[in-house]
Amino acid sequence: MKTIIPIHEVKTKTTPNDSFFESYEARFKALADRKRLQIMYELTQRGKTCVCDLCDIVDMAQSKLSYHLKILLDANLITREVIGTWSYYEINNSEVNGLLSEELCCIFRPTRS
Amino acid sequence: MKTIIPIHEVKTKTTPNDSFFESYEARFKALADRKRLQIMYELTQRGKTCVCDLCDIVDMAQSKLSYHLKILLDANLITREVIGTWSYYEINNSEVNGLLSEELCCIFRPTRS
DNA sequence: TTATTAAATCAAAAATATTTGATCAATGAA
DNA sequence: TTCATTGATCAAATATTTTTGATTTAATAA
Repeated sequence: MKTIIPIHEVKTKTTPNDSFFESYEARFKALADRKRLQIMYELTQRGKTCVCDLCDIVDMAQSKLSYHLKILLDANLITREVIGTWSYYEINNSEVNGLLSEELCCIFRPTRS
Repeated sequence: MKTIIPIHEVKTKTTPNDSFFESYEARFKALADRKRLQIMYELTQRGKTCVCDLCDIVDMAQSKLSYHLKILLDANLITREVIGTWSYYEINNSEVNGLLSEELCCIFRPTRS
């Protein structure tokens, strides 16, 4: 699986090359799904949340939720913390704020900290 | 006693429904392609540009470019002006600024006007 | 008129992404 | 130990997107 370069390191000094656009493509692809946007929304509202709770909240089969969480995680839009058998996911504030407008604040991105 | 939610708070106090997420899905889908991001970048840099010029600039076959422009147009991220047989495309400033962060200014979104 | 150019659209093929159900690995409890 | 629970991963089936080359439409020039 491809590693996503953190958003603040990706900024261009010269004409962007293909890997520059590729890097943003990965982030926007992760956002380009209504189910993943709903996950982003719930994590924005609730803060750090356990997968088992999220399963009920977004009404999704476990393997399907896991698939979508992985896409958001690989895009660096959320982070994961494992405690015992539980996994907790949380919005990656700096990444999301660096990508989305202030108008989207409280919907998909948290308030600026 | 029922509490009336002030209109400017309705957006965040009400749980978004599927069509809300669907609407953002469409925008992010349009951005979720490196070729379309390159088109956005070039339009941001150059301003209103003719399809025939864009074809050379992004080095893309005409029908392919037309396909990608339609996706951006349908997502309301760019606008079109037809003059004779030429089509000129331009960034839709307000839409893009309402969606993307200020950090992306000058890359995919124009400076705030 | 005919020829040329710009650009949208179409249909088929190819490439990607998503869903589904099953399985697996790890943790903790009985 | 055995059992139950959490959640990641796998492979196959579906579904969706993208690419390609051909065709079409419209405008203009010869």
